[in-house]
Amino acid sequence: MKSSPHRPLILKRRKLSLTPPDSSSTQVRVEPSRESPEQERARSNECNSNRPETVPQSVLTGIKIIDHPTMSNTQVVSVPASADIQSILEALMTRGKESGDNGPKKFILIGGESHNARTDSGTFQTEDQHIIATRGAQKEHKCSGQSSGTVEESLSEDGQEQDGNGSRETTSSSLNNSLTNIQWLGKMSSSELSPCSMKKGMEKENQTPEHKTIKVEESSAAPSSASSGQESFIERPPYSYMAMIQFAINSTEKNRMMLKDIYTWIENHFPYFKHVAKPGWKNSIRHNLSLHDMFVRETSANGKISFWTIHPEANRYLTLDQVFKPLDAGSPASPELLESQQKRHTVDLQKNLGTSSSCKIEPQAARRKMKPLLPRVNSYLVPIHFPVGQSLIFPPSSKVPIAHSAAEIVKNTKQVHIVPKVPPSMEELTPFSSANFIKEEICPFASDHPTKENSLKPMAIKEENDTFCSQEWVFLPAISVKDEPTQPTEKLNVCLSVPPEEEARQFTALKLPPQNMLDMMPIKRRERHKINKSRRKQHLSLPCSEEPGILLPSSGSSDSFTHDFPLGQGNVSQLGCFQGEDGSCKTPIKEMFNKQPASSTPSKTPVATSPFLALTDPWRPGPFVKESGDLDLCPVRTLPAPLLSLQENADLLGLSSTPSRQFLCDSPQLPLLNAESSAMVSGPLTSSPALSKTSSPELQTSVVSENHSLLEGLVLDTMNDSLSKILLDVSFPGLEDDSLG
Amino acid sequence: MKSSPHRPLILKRRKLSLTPPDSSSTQVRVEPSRESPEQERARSNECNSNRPETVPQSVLTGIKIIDHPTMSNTQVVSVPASADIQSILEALMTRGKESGDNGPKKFILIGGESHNARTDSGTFQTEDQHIIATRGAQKEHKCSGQSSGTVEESLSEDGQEQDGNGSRETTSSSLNNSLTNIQWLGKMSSSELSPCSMKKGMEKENQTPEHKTIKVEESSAAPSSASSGQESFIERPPYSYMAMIQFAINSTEKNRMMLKDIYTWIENHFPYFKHVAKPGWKNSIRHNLSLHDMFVRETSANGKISFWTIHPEANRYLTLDQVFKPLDAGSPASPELLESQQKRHTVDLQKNLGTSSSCKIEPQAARRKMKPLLPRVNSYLVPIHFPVGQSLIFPPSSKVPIAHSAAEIVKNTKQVHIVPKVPPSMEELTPFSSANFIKEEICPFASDHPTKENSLKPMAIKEENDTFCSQEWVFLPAISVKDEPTQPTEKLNVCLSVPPEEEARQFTALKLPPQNMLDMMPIKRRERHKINKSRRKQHLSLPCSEEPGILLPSSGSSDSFTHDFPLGQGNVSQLGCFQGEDGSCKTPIKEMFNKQPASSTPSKTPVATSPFLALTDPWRPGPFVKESGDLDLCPVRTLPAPLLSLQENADLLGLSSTPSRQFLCDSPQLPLLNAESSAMVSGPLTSSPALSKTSSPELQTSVVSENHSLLEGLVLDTMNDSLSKILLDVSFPGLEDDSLG
DNA sequence: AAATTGTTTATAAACAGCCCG
DNA sequence: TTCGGGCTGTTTATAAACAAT
Repeated sequence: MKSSPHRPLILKRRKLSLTPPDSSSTQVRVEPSRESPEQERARSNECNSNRPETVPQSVLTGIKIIDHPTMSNTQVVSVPASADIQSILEALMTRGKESGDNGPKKFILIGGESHNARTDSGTFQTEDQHIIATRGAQKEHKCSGQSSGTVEESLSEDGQEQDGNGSRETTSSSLNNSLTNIQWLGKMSSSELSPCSMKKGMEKENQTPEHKTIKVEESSAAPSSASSGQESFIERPPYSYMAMIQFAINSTEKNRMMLKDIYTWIENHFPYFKHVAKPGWKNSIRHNLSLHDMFVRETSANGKISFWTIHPEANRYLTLDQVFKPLDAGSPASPELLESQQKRHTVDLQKNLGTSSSCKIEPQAARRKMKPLLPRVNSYLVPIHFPVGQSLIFPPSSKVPIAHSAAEIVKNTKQVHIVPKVPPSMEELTPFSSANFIKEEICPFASDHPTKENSLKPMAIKEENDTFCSQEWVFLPAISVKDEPTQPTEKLNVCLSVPPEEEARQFTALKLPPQNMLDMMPIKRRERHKINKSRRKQHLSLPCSEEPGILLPSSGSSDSFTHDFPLGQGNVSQLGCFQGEDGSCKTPIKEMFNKQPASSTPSKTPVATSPFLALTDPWRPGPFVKESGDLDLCPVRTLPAPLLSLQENADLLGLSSTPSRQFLCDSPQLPLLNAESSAMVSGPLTSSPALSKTSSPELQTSVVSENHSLLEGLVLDTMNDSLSKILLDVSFPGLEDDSLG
Repeated sequence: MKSSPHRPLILKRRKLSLTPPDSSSTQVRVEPSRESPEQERARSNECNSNRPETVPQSVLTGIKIIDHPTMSNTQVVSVPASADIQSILEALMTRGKESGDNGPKKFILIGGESHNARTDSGTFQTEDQHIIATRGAQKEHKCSGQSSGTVEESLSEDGQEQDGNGSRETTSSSLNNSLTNIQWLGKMSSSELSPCSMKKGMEKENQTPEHKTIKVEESSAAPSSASSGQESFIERPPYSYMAMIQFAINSTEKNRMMLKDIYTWIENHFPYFKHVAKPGWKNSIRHNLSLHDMFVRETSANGKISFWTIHPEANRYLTLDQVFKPLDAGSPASPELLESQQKRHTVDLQKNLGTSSSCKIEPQAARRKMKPLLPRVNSYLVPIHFPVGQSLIFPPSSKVPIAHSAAEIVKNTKQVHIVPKVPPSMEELTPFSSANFIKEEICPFASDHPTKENSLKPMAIKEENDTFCSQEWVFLPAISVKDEPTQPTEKLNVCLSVPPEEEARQFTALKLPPQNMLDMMPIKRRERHKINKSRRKQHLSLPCSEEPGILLPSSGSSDSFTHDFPLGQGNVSQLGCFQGEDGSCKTPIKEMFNKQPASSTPSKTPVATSPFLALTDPWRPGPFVKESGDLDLCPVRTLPAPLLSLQENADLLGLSSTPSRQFLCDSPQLPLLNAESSAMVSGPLTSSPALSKTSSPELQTSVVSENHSLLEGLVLDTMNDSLSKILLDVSFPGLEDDSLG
């Protein structure tokens, strides 16, 4: 049963039960009746990693029963609101007969979840109830000493969303504590003989609550009617921790959240974590917060409270509702269906071009079902809409941190503000090109829909890379930079306006190996065919040739200088590492390591001021192209308060429209670049002179204001860390112009 | 038995048996005689995570017997060369009596390892032999069908070091394949009933080779005399994967290595991985290579071969022999002892100041025992010595990639070239200050020495932070920048020359939150006391104050501009994230997120050219201070071939000696900086004019040449990823001056 | 003293891409 | 030649140790 090398993109590693419920395997383990707790736990652990993914049983009544992922003899029962007690009992008894005497002894009943998809803020009202019931006595079950059954009935309505009230952050912790109590119910478990000389009391967070005494009456409590959530929410959501954290943080007004509130938000929106998941999931949340650079910890002024935020330049403002399917897509989404939907949406979105306010309406109108899309798709391209007519300048009176101002503004306007990743295939770089909207690539694998794996053959996957999956989202004209398909190597492929037929170029962030770059001149163009199809970034340095003779002494740039000014001279524009097509991009740092010394670039205005910015901040949102460089003449911005969106716009504009041409195409003079590489230099890039003033802040201000009116599709992949690894090289237009002029 | 929150720094998470052998626990598990393979494996897994660390039994004869970490009923016997068969058999039988009938059935005998610590290149000749013996028949052991015993005797002498022959990289793979065969011996295991419906054949790399049929005769083979390696090499080495990979890569001439060779190198130098570790360790190696930004993959010119390299600016050139204790440190090093040693070495090193060639001699003279130091100490400060009198200019004829040229040069000179981390407490920033040498902080916990845990009380640990542990290494005057203790917040603490009494400052890389930085003006200086003692980086953004009123419109710098020139204007010198004192620093990207806009810095010459470099490359080696800015007048460098060391030197010089003064102290004008922050601006920093030319390569060259004669201690922490997270802000001297002038 | 929060390492696993037999 | 398997590389998940508060 070895997995084919070309299996569809799934989350097998998380033991997700993403396979459609068509599977006939009832998944009732034939466990030996006599089993010691130790063995049980050991087996449980092993099952976690070895047994085929637990397949949910879709009963006709809508009742779903799945094995608890960690607790043996336990099943989790999802009861839709429409089900009555009779049907529930029948389902349970049917299952009991199936499993026989060795069947599960405990059931966790979870009522339907209501998601009154209210606004675009991406918050759902979770009102699930849960009942934990134990069937019969714990016959011959060793660790069953404490049958102090109590109906665990913590309704989640007390868990108000922090979405609308960012100021409540500090107080919400106490508020939501009750929601997490279930996680710790099992603490009073009797001490049992640990299998292998446990050294400690093992009350650790990660310990599987094997003895969680959440056993209650025999399914006595009827599922309190929630709302019409017939989706399976007892299954693990198909989102990575990183995605869920983003959902949580972006659901707040200030785009910041305390750890405790992240826990609560996830528990409220994904009951799986409240009822089913091992408590170790919180450890994983913290791990993700620490591991991923996109999550930045901020501290309150008094230093007492720390919030987790998303680096604004990495934030695509993904919210939960934005990744749920619209209601019309009620049928299990096959790849083809999704594709067609995407196409339709593409057309729909077109009409919204240039309209800033109408955008938010559409997502709201599309009442979504609680059917999440699979994460970790090739590209989570969600277009971001910046209000076109609205000036991005905001009064400094805003109390919110500047870093989040852009996001908040977008949120306030009720717009879908998911920053799109780089579009896989953009035909035109000019803004408002109708066909060029960035779509969120929807993964066709609904967790509980019988999308067959056969539809996910390698070819289909390849197809996905090229097609954009558009949702109900309203898109503004998103201008995105295309990765250069003509690049001989993964390096230096930093070009805009690539022929759309080229799909899935290997677009790794431009790599400038500090010193060894010079020894890779004979880059193999023959590799390109492979690179094109590669979804894997494979952050390669330039091929290291043994002959250093190509050290380019003619460039004349000293090592240190080139090292100091990798972009300033070379102006290598690392537009970003495109996760969507190439697959994984590591952190931009890694990419930056491979940067070529700027010495290779000959062009003018070595006062590389803005390009450094891109390198400085690897989170610079994905590549996007300004229209044609004419936006530089925008009204000067007067407010000194920096805004994220403004900056981004300015930077992005500078990247495409300004002298960044040399910057965009890194080191065309490098021996690596051959005829093919030169092709990428085409496109809208203009070598317009930049501002020569580098020191005066006034100039800086003016530069910023110039580009604010632009609305561009920010291309980023924040759904996984790869997207967070986007390194965008933006040349600041103003500076170069001045120097050139 | 809960672990105290202040336990010494150990690698418990790796189940390392680092506790001294004094422990009386023989660690013989009283296993039920009847145990199915499934249970056995499950138990084995559990033991891995739950049972107290396996304690090696130090027999008087030097024979060490430890439980195999993964295989039950198996023990690994380390036999020193001095032991004879008689003593070995006695030891084994003694153990057999201790454990009784349920004792281990299989033994893996590993002979002594000879480490003829030859040169400074950090390569040891591993000549271990290993014998896997099975004691008696596999009574009632289920998975024992295949007793096709064959003495596994792959001597490792065929595994030549690739150290000296970098050109053999492409061919070494076939050469060393035999060394890894043991990893796969168990493949022909009979199919057994897998406990939990294993979905696949489970021939995966990570599968525990439970049925490894490496059982042989009953300890028939005597340990072939290797050399005098009496250290325990059957225990897991106390190095993290990241460290071992660095050892491996740095052991080569070109500082690059193929994955396969990394495997082999580690197997040859750490027999644990060849004989004891589960095959999943290779997965971990790959994981580390991918995860850590410091490892950069390069591809050969033909694209066929890919090498893994260490980002030159993150490379401290750690080699295995450099982290082994000198022979004189044979006794278990208590913190106090180490401290005294360090002090002594400090004095010793002083006499070597200014001598470039003598440096390499000393490390070699210090013949080290195979007693590794614990990794993951607070700071792995290893001084780097750059030849003082030697010009760093090298002819372009070098065939090695430029990126590695510096490292190779250092290696060729036989110098200890471990880039030091930032010194925890540097009294003076002036070069050649005798007391300021950077020492490698040696972890007092020798793996097999009975260093008691009691000696590692929290206080002792705190002590370690302040004191440098110097080894036998020869140091050149390492000038390092001190983190600013006076910084009110973790942000902007980028200062040099800090009073030495200040220890363990929270020194996170300067954080410039792109936009939200402005809303944190009232940075709480009251937090500083906490920060000082914090070893935890806790990459905090500036505290988010609700009042944006402190947006500093007076600075006049526009957002975009500041964003583009975070360092250029603000010149916030992110000297580096000091792992040594602060503890963990995340990747510089994370730090960069929090960077403050350069607008805050008022000072001159906003033409931030070189400072961007620092931001561009987060790997810029740690902060170091040039003497007093007088080195700028060094002879101009003529060779265009860039050298890593040269660049680093130039950058570092620029940082400390040039106009980077403002750069070093990030944004003194920011409201955040109060009186305390101003204090940090003192020190040897000089705002000497730098080169004004920014564009012409000739100028660049000259700039580089100016600083090459400097020899500075590069401060980096590459021992763990934290060190790889160092973000050094270097302002390039030349550019600013021009604009200012 | 304990819980919370945060960082880091280790390990397993899924999966993609490539190479090679 | 294609297909399958192995190797390489990336990413996510999970557990754990540990630090700091």
